[in-house]
Amino acid sequence: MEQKNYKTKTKDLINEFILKHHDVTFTAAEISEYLKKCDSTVNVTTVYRNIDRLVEKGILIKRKSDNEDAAQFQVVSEDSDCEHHIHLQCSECGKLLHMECDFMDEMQEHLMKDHGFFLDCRQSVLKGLCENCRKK
Amino acid sequence: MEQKNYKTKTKDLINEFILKHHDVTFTAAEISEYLKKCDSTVNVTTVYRNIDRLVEKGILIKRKSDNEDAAQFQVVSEDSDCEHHIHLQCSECGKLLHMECDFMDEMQEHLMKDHGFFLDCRQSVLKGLCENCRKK
DNA sequence: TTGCGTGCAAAGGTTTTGCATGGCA
DNA sequence: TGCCATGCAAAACCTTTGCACGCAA
Repeated sequence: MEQKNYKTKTKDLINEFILKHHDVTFTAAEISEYLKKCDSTVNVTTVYRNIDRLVEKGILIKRKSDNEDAAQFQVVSEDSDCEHHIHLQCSECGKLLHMECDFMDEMQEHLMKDHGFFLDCRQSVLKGLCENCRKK
Repeated sequence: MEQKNYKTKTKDLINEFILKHHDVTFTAAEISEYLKKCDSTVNVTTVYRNIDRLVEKGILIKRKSDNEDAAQFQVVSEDSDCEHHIHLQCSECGKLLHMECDFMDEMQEHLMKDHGFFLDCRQSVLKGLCENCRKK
């Protein structure tokens, strides 16, 4: 029951944007701006609809951050297995770090054992300061 | 330069609400409903303004969750030292767990050492399923 | 030709702002 | 009386929806 997927200029440009922003989160408005820069006159509605599709396909993760109204989106790169580790995001520069290490397993085990809590990596982000921003 | 703080009926009722909801997150709309039940006719604007004050004072933390439009608020209880541990929130029932344990220190140390990441507990929440909701 | 993709306008929901009024101290 | 708190209306902002039209296959 797969839906057909037409190829359009807008989709191409959005994919282009995504490739360039794999290590930060971004908003629908930021995609819109990028499209404008590319001399595209796409309507915001279209941007949202494309984003929705990408979220459904599991290519993007949608999140809301505390102090901003707009939803933030993150690319889930296939090779880095983003569903099985949490992410660390710098609240200064927005950069995303993948917590891919043995400690991740320890952590999930601890949460389950000591807190009876089953961690959902897709939804979880730890906020703080990355190395660069801390030095400033 | 402290601002004077007048005592009003609305503030009392909101504090009452907060006391009753120290272990879950809630929205501005929920406070409004509560006030209505108490035969108060407070305007939504007032609710927002009171919440803002409480957030500024550090009594509440503001958060946004992914699938809801409205912001969620959480009480920071003074005795449980919420600034020094992260919180676990069940995405089913909204219940909050405080991660107050030795593992918390380990975690912060690991993040700093292996990822150069300085964790900000106020902004960080781990999402998942609590024991009760997992059993369903 | 089929039916997905898009534009446009309008609406929905949450939150903020400005201004005048009300009420605590 | 002085100043904070509130009500009301309007606006801002992000996002969704409906409908008609455009365009890929």
